[in-house]
Amino acid sequence: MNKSEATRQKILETTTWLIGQYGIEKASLSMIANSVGIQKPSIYYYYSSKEQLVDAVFAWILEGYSFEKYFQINEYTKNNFVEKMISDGLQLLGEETTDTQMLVVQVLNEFLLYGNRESSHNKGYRLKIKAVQEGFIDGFLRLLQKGEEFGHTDSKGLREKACVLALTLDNLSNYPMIGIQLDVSAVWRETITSVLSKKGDFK
Amino acid sequence: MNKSEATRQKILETTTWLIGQYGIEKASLSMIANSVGIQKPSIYYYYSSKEQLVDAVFAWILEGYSFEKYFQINEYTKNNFVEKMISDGLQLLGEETTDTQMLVVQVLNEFLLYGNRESSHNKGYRLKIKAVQEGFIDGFLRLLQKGEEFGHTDSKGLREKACVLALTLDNLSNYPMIGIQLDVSAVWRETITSVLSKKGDFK
Amino acid sequence: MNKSEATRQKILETTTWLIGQYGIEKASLSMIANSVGIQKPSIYYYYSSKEQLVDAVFAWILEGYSFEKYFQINEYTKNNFVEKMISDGLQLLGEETTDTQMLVVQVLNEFLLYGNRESSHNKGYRLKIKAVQEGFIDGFLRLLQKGEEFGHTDSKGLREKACVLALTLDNLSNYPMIGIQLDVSAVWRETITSVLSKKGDFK
Amino acid sequence: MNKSEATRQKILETTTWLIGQYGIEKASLSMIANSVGIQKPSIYYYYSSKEQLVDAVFAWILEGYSFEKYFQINEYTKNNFVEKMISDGLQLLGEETTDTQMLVVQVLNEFLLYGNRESSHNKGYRLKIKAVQEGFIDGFLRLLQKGEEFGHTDSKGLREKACVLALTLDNLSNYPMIGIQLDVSAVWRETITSVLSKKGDFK
DNA sequence: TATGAATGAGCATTCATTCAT
DNA sequence: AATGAATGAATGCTCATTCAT
Repeated sequence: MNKSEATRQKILETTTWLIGQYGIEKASLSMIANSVGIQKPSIYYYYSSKEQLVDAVFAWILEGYSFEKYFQINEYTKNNFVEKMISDGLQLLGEETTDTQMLVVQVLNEFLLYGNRESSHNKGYRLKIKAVQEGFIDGFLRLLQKGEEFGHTDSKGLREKACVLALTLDNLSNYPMIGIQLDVSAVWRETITSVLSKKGDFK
Repeated sequence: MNKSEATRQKILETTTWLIGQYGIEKASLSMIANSVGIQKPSIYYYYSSKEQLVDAVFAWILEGYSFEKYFQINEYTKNNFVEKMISDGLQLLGEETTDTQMLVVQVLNEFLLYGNRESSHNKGYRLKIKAVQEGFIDGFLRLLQKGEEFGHTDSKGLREKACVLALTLDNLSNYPMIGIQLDVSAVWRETITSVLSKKGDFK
Repeated sequence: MNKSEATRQKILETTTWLIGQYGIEKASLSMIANSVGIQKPSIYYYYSSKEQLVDAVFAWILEGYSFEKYFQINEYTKNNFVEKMISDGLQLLGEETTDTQMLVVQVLNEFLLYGNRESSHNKGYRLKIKAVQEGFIDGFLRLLQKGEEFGHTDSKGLREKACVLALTLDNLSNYPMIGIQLDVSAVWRETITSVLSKKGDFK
Repeated sequence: MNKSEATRQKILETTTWLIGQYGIEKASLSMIANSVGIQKPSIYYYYSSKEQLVDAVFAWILEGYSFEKYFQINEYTKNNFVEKMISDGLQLLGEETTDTQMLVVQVLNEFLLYGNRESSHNKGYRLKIKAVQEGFIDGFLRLLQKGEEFGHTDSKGLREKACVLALTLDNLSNYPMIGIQLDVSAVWRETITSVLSKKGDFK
């Protein structure tokens, strides 16, 4: 990476960090320039406006955050099914919540709220986050269908079950933000167990 | 309500609405005054600073948002247990998501993020939201313990089950914000059914 | 004094105190009303504007601050002359500097500077303070003329000597404001002694 | 001086002038910017806050205002002693009071009062002015000690005499502010003569 | 005699942005 | 590739003042 690209990347990372700390609107170009160690107008050499810089941060944060990255359906077998669902989820959630994870969660939520606001010119934020979430729901649905084939669950209410899984995963990554200490591993395991339970007769 | 109190209330409601639309920091006193139909300094007659006004909005939003308001444990019997859990939850979630509910959810999340930011002097926001969420977890735990007495679930992993319920309820009210259309009723029913399932053998 | 007059007086005294603490412009009507224990518009019942209130404070502070109040020329005799000059001056200066004296000095200086400013509509402040100071110079001149008759000093440079006395007295009361600790009594005594010295042959 | 430094200096001088005319608090950044011929935010490019700008004005005004600048003790001899004290003092006082001198005196007094106020966060103003004044007292003391060696005065009450000289010099530069026309030269000469007079037998 | 409610003008400060260099 | 200098627009806030009651 040449020097120019390195500066561009440093601006991106610093901005992400500052958005996590101060929010999108309060993370000012002065702050960013200061943290990066350059002068304010220099940012405009790399990003034509704050809006574009913020867009770049969003794209950077979202890139690679997908169901497929954590759950590889074709690796699931009858034998490893339950345990692999648990461990794949825990991989996403992390054994313990790291600062980086907290940052990503905080920033994603910043964008989610920002994208819902009137002032935001880029409603794309919400749509893209929606797409990612729907990706998780669809992914879990496909996974559960496979699980049904394996006999790990019955066929009723599969979509709802997929939703429960996606919602719980989402919320488990959000809870540290509130400061609530959960046994993430236990809750996720319990969720899987509950959801797969064949007695769950949904009408 | 006299005229003065009406103005105070109008400022409060307008601010809530504007925070939902533009965020806490971008909801400026000019905007608020303009929307209310008064001049900017008049706001200071009712609230001594923007911070205090924002605090009042927070208190107003949070007031009455508690487990006990929606789930009356002592009304649960062996016979109505499952259906009452479902219906009490649905009462909180609402048959269909109203604009007001959307507003409350958006604003609560604004406060959650705002309270996490460095610049915010009022970390109390996060703590109070945390308390409410913990109230739901504790409430569901007590409810599940009663459920166990009734034989509706077994005693293992009660706390984790309570967490799943609280998380799901929280996320179900958050999802509309992303724009995902869920069969809220079905998902909540499925969650209850899954969680209560006796086969859930948590180790 | 009836209640109304008492309130009027309390406003006056409070304003004087606050001007001493915060300056004329920063002593706001809010602060004054707050300190007095009334509401802001109530001040207008007693004083038609802030300017008029400030004028009243000025008049109140200046009233009774004159040469004649401290130096009664007709009581001076050949025998008591020097010692009476010293003691009369010390009476004005005070044995030790009291808070009230500090307040008066600070406030007078506030008015002196305020009166010199462009923004001040009332240039009268400076003129009235000037009159008082000239009163002291003239007073000392008459006193020194009497002293010459008594043979305590010679006739040369009497006006200049009067000026030195007036200036020194003024400055001795101002110095505490700077925080310089002086043996006020000794300096004043020395000034009198120096000034009266017959050997001072002024050309 | 390049253009940038010229602007910085122009801001400094304009602010000094406006403080002299309107006081520290009423000399607003709008006024300053307007007078300089720039826009308000541009001031922030040179001074990070109004407080810092005001500090800079204070430092600029005080710089070079010291006893040593006007009285070079080592140049005093037995023969030139009295006349040099007179002429050095007159050099400080100026033959006639110029507008610049008036401005400096007014501004210094603005700072003295400002530094005494509760609201002022920078009590340093008073301390620095105090240091300068004490510098004059100490300087005159050293000078008088030299004068005693030369036989121009006796050893009694030297410190009090030094105070009289410092006070008088200070007040002579302050008097024009009140508008009193004095024969500055004559008064200063008389003060020196009086103070040096050997007959001044201070007990 | 006093005040609750309101306001126009002004304040210091911050911001994203521009542009010549 | 980067920046020094500058700015229009907006922010939260304070002020003296008004006026109906």
